[in-house]
Amino acid sequence: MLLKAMTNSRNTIQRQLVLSAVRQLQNHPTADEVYQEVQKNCPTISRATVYRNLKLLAEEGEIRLRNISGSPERYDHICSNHYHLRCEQCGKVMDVEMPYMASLDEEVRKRNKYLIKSHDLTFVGLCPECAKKKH
Amino acid sequence: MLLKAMTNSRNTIQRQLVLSAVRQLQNHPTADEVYQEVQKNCPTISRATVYRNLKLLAEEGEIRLRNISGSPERYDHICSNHYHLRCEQCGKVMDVEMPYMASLDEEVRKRNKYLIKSHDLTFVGLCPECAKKKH
DNA sequence: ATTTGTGCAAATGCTTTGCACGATA
DNA sequence: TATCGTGCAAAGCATTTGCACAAAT
Repeated sequence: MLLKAMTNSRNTIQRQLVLSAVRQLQNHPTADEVYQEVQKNCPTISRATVYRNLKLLAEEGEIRLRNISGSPERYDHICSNHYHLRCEQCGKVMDVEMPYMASLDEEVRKRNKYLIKSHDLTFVGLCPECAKKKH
Repeated sequence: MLLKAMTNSRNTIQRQLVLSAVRQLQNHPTADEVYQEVQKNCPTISRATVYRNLKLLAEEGEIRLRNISGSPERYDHICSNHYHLRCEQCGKVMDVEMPYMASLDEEVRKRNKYLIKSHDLTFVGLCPECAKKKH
């Protein structure tokens, strides 16, 4: 059985633009936010290309797909395990400075027959701006 | 300013059927799974009615909307804070027997200016069945 | 009788896909 | 030149909404 090549993907302008947009935006952008950003430099790019490249770059480990509960898919320029904070009003997502609790995965592994891979932890609340508006 | 009535909703057959479907299914059903179940007893019900009643029942506190990361919205007949386990292959969702860590919310409150309400924690892995198939 | 809920169909938001053409290796 | 990627438009899910009719209070 042959080893699959690490990457047989091509280095297109669109792919480079998508990658730098995610790195530049930093804000856990959604696919559409990436599209809006890339469009500034490349007005002819299509959404499909952005979606395809985001997925591909995530599979290659260049960026990371985040499943933030209650939000459309987001892409993170930081690939390590960490937690997030979502404003339930405006949808903004921030990083939480709290170490990843690998012990939780261990604990669940002991009690369940599932092969636990990791966990997603999202804090939900109101950001200062939205909290102010609500009052 | 007058107090809004606690409930001014009507007791329709459809609403009762939606509620009992969620209680009966137990499996954190999606809106569509609830629809399929209710349809057995009431073939004329529409998806829109199921969606509307699920949302309404969740607002009234009869059931709870769960934002399980990586899954469409699900409804839980258990309303208390607890954690979930999702199989990344088949999408099945289970409860995790682990006490809710309210202290995490406290910790994040200290460090951020967000008004933290709660957190969603979802473990991701493979269920025994899917793990077997993969090998 | 009034108000709220239902069913239908259309619309929306997010994401994927088929296909012919264009770019990359 | 062979293959892979792009752009476009259409399709696919999940969910919401407008509207006329029906049911509940």
